[in-house]
Parts: sequence; C-alpha cells; structure tokens
Amino acid sequence: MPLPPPSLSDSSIESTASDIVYQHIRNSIVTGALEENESIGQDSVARMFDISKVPVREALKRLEAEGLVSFQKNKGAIVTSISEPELADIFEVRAILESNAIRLAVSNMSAATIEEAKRHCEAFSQETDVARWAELNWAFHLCLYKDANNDFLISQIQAINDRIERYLRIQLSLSHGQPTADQEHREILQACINGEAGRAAELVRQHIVGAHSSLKQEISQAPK
Amino acid sequence: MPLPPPSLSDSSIESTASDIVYQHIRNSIVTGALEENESIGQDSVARMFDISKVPVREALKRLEAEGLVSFQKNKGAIVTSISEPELADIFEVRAILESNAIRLAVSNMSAATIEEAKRHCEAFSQETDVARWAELNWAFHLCLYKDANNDFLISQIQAINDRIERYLRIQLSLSHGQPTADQEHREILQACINGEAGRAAELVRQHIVGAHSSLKQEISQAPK
DNA sequence: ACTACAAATATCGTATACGATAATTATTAT
DNA sequence: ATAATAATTATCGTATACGATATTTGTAGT
Repeated sequence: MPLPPPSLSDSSIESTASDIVYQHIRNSIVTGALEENESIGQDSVARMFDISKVPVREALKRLEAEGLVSFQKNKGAIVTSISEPELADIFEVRAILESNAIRLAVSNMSAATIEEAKRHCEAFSQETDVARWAELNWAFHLCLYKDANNDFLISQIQAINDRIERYLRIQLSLSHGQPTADQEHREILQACINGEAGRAAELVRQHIVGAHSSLKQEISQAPK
Repeated sequence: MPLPPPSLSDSSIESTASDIVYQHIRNSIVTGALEENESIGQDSVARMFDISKVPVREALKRLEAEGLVSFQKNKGAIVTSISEPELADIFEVRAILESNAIRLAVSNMSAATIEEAKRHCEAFSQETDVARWAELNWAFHLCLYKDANNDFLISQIQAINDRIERYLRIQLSLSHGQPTADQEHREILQACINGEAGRAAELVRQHIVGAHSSLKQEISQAPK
C-alpha cells in the first residue's frame, strides 16, 4: 500500500493537529496498513490532512521515540522493520512481563474480571472476521492483567503489543492460529478461576512463546 | 534551579538541532538538574541554543513519548513528576525485568563479564564523589544483564532507569544507601560467579525492592 | 487598600518560506 | 546506445511570522 488510508480530521477529542496525525499514523502502523520499510513523506501527510509539515514532524518524532518509525538522515521517516532476532527478544520480554502480570493479578482477581474475561474469550472464539481477531484477543489479555493493579506494567505491555501487533495478526490468521489461541485462552482462564497464579503465569508464557514459534516458522517460510 | 545548565552546541556527533537539544534536556532531567514540575519554556530553550522553536518542540515531543515531560494544554512542557504509587509500580516492573535479565545472563556469563563487573563493583565501592555513584552503580547493573543477549530487554531496562535515576540518586545519597548497595552488589556478583541464576535473580529483586523501600521512607519523611 | 476589569505582554501551536542535500530527469560525449 | 555529467525537481531540517489563548500588568471603582 503506497499511501496510508485517507482520512480527514476524524478524531475530535484530540485538539492539536500534531495529535490527530500522530494517532492516525500510529494506527496505520499498528494495524499493518503501512508496511515495513514504507517511507512516510512529510509533505504527503501534510497535504492529506491539509496542514503544514511542522505538526507532522512532531508526530513522527513521538513515533520515533516509541520505536514505530525511524528517521534516516535526509531521508525522512520509514516504518520500523523488526528482524527475527529482534522479534525473538521482544517476545521474550512479552513473556516475562505478561506472565508476571497475570501472576500478580490472579491473587486479587475479582469475579467481575473473570466474567469480563469469559465474555472476551467467547467473543474471540466466535468471531469469524479475521480483522477483528487481534483486538478481541488483546482485550482478553489486557483484561486478565488489570487486577495486577499496576498501571505502569500495563502501559509497558501495551507499548510492546503496539510494536508487534501487525505480526500477531499474521500469526492469528494462520490455519491453526485462532483455534489454538482460543484453546490456550480457556486454559489460562480456568487457571485464573482456580486461583492458580503460578500455573496461569506458566500458561501465559507458553502461550506467548508458542505464538512466536509459529510466527517464526511462517516468516522463515515466506520471507516475502 | 530555574534554568537548565547553559551550554551551546556541545554534541558534535549528532547532526540536527533537534537531536542536540533533545540530548541536553534529556540529560538535565535524568540527572535531576531540572526538577519535577519545572516548566520548560520553548522560547527560552530556543534562545539558549540560538535556534528556533521548531526543533525544540520536536525534541520535547520525543521526551513526551518517553514519559519524561508532559505537554499541558496551552502551557508547554513540564518535567514529569512521579507519585509514590507510580514509583512503586515502576520499581515493581524494574524488579521483574532486571531479575529476569540476570537470570537469563548467568547461564552464559563470560569470564570477561565477571571481571568487568568486579571492576565496576570496586569502582563503586571506592568512589567518594556522590555525584558519580549513580553512574557507577548503573554500569555494574547493566554489565550483569548484557550476557542475557537480549538488546530489547536491555533497552527497556535502560528506559526505565532513565525515568527514575533522579530518585535513585537520592536513595544512594542516603546515609546507608551506598554501603548497603555495595554489600548487595557483592552478594549478587558472588551468585553470578557461582552460576546460581535463581539466587542472583532473587538477590537483584531484593536489591531493587529494598532501594524502593528506603526511598519511599525518605520521600514520605521529607515531602519537599 | 483591595477587588474587578482592561490593556499589554508572553507563550503556545502552526503556517509559510528558504537553504541544503538527495533523487530524478535531461543532456552530452564516447 | 550507453555512460557520465549537468540541470531540474523533490524533500528534508529549520528560521521566521502570525493568530489564539493564557498570563501579567495596569487602571479604575468602591
């Protein structure tokens, strides 16, 4: 896709032009609408939103700090590509953070959270639209971590997910991606219901490591 | 301190004005030269470096994404202050990440790393200049994690340290801050030498939790 | 002297403008 | 025809300029 999906000043809550374009580009990268190594022309984005380059550059600087784009000397911003070794590193950190998050959460997980998790789990299981799998999957995950009562931990987990969500979409779309995830979700949920923090943590770790394994295999088979 | 320490275009490796001012402000915040809630005037920074506001704003946007400053509607950027609950959350994540980093590192820690760690440990122990404690302490920590061979994990740990280093400096400067840290460093190092990954991880966790405890106590006693 | 309102000033967010470097196209020479 | 060089165009990074909001200073009234 040579151009990000066109859209005007859609977001109304955010006031500044910089924030609007930030949200838009960010979403395009996270969802995969913008591909790896695709360059983001400042002028073209500015024209698309009918603003000047200044707020566009500010938005790109924020995205650079988040690791979603990188500025190349006199070449503008390009969407960050993640190599397989880097992806392995990131999945390892995910495994560490998310397994610990659920470990902390299980001991004071409320009945309401369990109910919410069940709903997300069901919704994910019954969803047929591939495009929605990623967000339903993520809603389930986040829900389970929230009772850890550590906003900073959640924000770190969220930031990492935003970096790799485009790859997770690939993984879920694989032949057994969604049913496998669904089955693992149910086991994790059951461990939470049983109050087995250690087991829940281990299941989450395996869930994440497994996702990386199948993704790695897929990528190596279809390098492009 | 009403103004950040004055300095002209000192950094030569970085080419753009935006990068230079970014590095300078970032360093001022990390080291504590700029205090919490201190506002950073765009025009004053621009005048200080004899540049326009545009690159200053770009630098501030990067710092915002890193959590070091926050923009306030029509009020410019202010240095982020961290509340005690937030600090507790951050220290918990530190404990998770760093204990796992050393756990991963111990199994393939090289003799060269052990030697380097010993040197950092000694240097920290013998340093009398309070201002240098933080960096020597951090060099020791980072050294122990590097054999985990996970650059992303290291970068996450580093980013978190940058957010809280100004508080760590306070903690180290407390009456027993440095000698206690020194003693704990030696125990951690010994566990690494013995190849006891689990023990090293647990010691690092206690080291971090302990630092938070004494810091928390200090802050509550001297709210200003 | 203190409060209420008005004028002046400062600062933010962004548009426009411009020099510098890179990419592209055109032109010339072998 | 192709390689090399020149001219054109595009894009980046940043200075300057400007309207809008916020803050400060000044003034007037009780």
